[in-house]
Amino acid sequence: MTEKVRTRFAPSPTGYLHVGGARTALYNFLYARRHGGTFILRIEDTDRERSEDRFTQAILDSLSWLGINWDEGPVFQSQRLDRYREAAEKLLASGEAYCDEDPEKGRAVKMRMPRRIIKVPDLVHDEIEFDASLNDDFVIIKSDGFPAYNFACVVDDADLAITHVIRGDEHLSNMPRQLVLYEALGLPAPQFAHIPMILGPDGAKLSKRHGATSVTEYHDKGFLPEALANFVALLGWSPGNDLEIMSIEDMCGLFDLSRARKNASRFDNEKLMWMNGQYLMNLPAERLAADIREYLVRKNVDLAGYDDVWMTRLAEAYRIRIKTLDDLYVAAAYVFADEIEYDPASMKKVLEKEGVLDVLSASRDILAAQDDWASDRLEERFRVFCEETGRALGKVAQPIRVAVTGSTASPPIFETLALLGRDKSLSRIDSVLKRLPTASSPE
RNA sequence: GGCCCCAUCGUCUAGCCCGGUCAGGACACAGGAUUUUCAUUCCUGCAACAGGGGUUCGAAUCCCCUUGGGGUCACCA
Repeated sequence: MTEKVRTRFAPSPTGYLHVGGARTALYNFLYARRHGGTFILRIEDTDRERSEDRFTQAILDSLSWLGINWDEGPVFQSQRLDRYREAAEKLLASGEAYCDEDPEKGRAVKMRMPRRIIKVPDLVHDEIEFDASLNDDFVIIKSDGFPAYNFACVVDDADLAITHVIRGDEHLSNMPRQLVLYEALGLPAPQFAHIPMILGPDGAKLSKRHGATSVTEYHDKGFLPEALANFVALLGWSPGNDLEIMSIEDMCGLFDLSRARKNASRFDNEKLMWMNGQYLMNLPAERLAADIREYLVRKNVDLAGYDDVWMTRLAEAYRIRIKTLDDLYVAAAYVFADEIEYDPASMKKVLEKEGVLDVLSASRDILAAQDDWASDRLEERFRVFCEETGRALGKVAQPIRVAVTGSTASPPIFETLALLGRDKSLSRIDSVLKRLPTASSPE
């Protein structure tokens, strides 16, 4: 018979959700979805010292943000103490576990490790052999009455009827202990799939010194959840063809543990950036506009006076030019600023040039005379101006661009002017005009 | 160090299980085209089977060894 698939993600609330944890959660989620199963969230809060409610909340938030939704739970281990005690009693009674008195730590319950070879079946590694006699007896109930990891994990996975445990390679060495517990408790063991770890760009275990490692940080830096989920999913798995951009829904239909790789992969920020850019380019305009608004508000940008229509235009103007929402925050800062900063190099390259004063003041007059500030009206007018004066559009656009944005790069100039609005555009050109004669006066 | 895992371009990977295509795609990088700037887009290029033994007519693919990388050795999970 084929039992109904049940998977779980079991983080401990001692920190934020790590990108590696996010991938583990995602794989468990995808595997359950793919097989019409159930995905369960369990919080392993048995370390009373380090567990914090705010981390539990942060992990829940990160999972939700990524679109990884759980069907059951969260189940808290701290609320199942009776169950662990009961299971421990059973092992104590059978003699497979015993009480261990430590003068300093107090009384704990330890499990006896048998002296034999233990074969560990694994969906990605096939079968691995461990010599259990190399392991010491291990604690199952700590002296504070809380269960130790391996014990709580086994009892819970059995109670929750988990069928597939998908977790990182770092847990491989726990397998002998866990298998011994399943056997002693008379519980059926689930199937295991140990997936390779995610390393930093330098091949060392991904850690804080590599920069951002938590989902929260990527959120803060303006990455989209779709892109991050898509990216981490591809670290250790691929659908087999050349498909790379996939929504979670797509992956739900494609994910397959038999296609999981065995070797560790490195976290390549460059590719994540590219992928985020791809999502930014293809997001529905309204959704992107909403995301941008949310991001800018989070950055304390005053958005009073900017409606959704305007925000959507901003989104359209910038989506192909940015890799993250933060890029937009930086690139479009001039829009919201009262006083803009002029990049010295841009000033020198464009404004402090022979004849620019004439072009700019002529442009200023044209703009001042324009009532219709729509970008294509502005463009029509300037095309005529260029035609009449025999100038290339670029020669006219660049001085204006630097004058109103402070730099040489921006969306198409007329769209930029339209976004900026008549007042800001004109006053910025005026102020540049005022300081220009001194700057470019003939020596 | 003991035990365990792993090994294709710089990176993510397809191909491996069921040996036989110029070892394919993507990121990055380098050229070029388009373009009012930036970017996008489109071409082109660069670049890998860790090494050594086997097995075989034939090995990236199967086996062994070496080397290299990683994980783990807690009353942390």
